[in-house]
Amino acid sequence: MDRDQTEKDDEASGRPTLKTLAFMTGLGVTTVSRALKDAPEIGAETRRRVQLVAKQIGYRPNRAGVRLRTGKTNVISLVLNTEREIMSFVSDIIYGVSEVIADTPYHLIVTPYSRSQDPLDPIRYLVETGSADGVIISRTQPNDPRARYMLERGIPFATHGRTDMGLIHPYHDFDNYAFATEAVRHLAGIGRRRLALLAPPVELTYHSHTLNGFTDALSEVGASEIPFNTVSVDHSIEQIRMRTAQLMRRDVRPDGFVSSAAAATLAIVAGIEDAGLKLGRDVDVVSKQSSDLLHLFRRELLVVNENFRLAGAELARSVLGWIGGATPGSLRSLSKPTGVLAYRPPD
Amino acid sequence: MDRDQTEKDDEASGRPTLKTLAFMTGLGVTTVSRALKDAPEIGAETRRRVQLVAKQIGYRPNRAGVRLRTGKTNVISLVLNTEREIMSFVSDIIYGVSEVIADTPYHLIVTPYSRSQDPLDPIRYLVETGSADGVIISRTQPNDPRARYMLERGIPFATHGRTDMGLIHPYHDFDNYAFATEAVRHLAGIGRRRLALLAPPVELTYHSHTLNGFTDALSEVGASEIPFNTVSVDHSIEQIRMRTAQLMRRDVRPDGFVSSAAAATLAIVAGIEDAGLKLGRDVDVVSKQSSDLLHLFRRELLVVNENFRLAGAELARSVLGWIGGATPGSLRSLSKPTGVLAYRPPD
DNA sequence: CCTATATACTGAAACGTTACAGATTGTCAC
DNA sequence: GTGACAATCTGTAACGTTTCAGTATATAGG
Repeated sequence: MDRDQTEKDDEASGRPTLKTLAFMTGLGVTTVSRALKDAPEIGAETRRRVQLVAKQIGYRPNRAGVRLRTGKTNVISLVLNTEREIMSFVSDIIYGVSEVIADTPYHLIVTPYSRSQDPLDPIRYLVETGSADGVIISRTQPNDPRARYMLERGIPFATHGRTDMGLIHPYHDFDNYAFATEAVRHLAGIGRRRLALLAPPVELTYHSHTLNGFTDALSEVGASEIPFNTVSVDHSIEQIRMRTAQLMRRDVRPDGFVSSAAAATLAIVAGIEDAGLKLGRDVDVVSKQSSDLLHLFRRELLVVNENFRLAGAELARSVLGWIGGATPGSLRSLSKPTGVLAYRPPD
Repeated sequence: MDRDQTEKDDEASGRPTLKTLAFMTGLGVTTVSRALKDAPEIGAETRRRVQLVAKQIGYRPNRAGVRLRTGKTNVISLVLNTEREIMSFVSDIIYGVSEVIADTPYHLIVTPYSRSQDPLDPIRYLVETGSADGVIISRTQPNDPRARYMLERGIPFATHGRTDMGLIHPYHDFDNYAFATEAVRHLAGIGRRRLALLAPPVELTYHSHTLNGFTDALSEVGASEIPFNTVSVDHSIEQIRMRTAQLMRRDVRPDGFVSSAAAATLAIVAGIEDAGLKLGRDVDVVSKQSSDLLHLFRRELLVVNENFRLAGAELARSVLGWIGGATPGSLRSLSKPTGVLAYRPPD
């Protein structure tokens, strides 16, 4: 009776469970469970036997069962702003994260939030509902309530970009200070003296990194700044284009630009040309880019590469590291810009 | 005694459960469960009372509990090729999907697969492990094993792009036939007679849609085709650029291009210019784009817009519709190109 | 007054997993 | 031969939910 019933139970459900394995091996469910996770109190042979059978029939632990029992979700959440995120950032960072979690049990869920919402909302949701074991956030601010909140709750996370609150947490950042200084030095090297910076939005930490690098290098090389802070890389293409054109029609206009984003650079160049000036002759532009396309746009553009896929991979590694018990302080990384491309004079 | 214990249980765990609600309302767990889902056999007042309390204390059903009991995951999976997917496609489609599932209990998980893998692998994984209630796939083929597989298993899905297997399933597609015909007509309208097509990869369904539109319109307007099928939009920028330059140096060279992707268009233009020819004078290019950037690249470019965010939203709606019991046949949509932008003659 | 029926509610069981607290052996010291 | 102990293994309960099979009460029909 008993056996018949058990058999039927196992046959009926398509997917093997611990019970199936227990039946097949003649062991108890508990033993099977522990054998699969290499618990020491299970005999070596039993362990091998269970693992063999499990592999043979393609056993995979039921995520809901594990999650209900242990609270472990095996989920990493990537939190994204649906309006302001850089396009290539989204795909590259996702692929970077994917690459790292590919041979782990982790799934990647994307948690979006929009302009209208408090950026803390999605984080609160994730933490309150226990929807993820780890979180990755971008658009990091010097005093970031999201980081503070997660630190308080003890949920592992990593930020793309640094904070400046005296709190330690994993991050990955691109060295925007180095980017800006190299950009300025390069422009000075080809004779540019009046430089404008299209900066990141003020509220984000890398705004000041970029700005500091820019102004430090400016005084180092003895060049001057033409203020261009009515727009940031967050503004629309049209806005940036218009403002650039306005700026370039002024008496004292820049002869060099440093741009923190590739799409914005397209707008800057358009604005320059709207004003009847020529890139490479009247003005030079150094831009960050994440895909290798800007040099097709105008060969005179000077580019510095930022690798978002790498960022995604690093962020994922950090979060997994923290979940795995590593100390947050050891999970910080900074990636250096790969140098300004050599200037090619116009034909 | 009993009460003390119950109270303690509820106090201890931070998050309210049905048990918490049951205790607070003085009802049974079953009643609470049913009251929350508006079951008819619960008294109207009780129902309101339970729902009020639930809202007040911020009750949210435990996903693992629901999933374990019912098998419902409340997850939609977006399956992406980590090498070949168009960059803007990834971010836009994610945002489109997000937009639709925002006020549902659904989460979006991204399931990646790489070049080396069988595209069926991630699908098998999802289905076998029951990881999602619905799936969205892209890079759809005329005879698509993934669609067939999911249809057999009865798991709701939607494809970006159509299949051609005589099987009915939800899809969203851009009308690439219309795109190609309009592109050709426009080029013919401005006097171009020898046209080349940079097509999608042959294995994907929209290759033939595009090609058919191209050739049909070609004979309609009496223009001729210059074969350009050694490359597709899947090839690298460098490859496309090189092939284009080769083509443009030949005696019989195209005076018009139709390009199925924006990034590829950059390469085509670069190739044209490598050959010493000028866009708008020697040759015109019509291109699809998904973000509004190509006109900044070269103002002579003729562009047609494909809205991936809309595609994401439509795909999500389709999958949710299918899950909700709608008939697959009713969940198909085709989006028309928004017209070729007016040609602006060079200054 | 009793029975049938509808209404409103409830406890127990189950989904698959892990943790806790044993239970069953065999080995060894004395 | 007995007790102690280690080595292996096992049953039960619990995580939060829904479903099944009820139970209790009120209402109506006869």
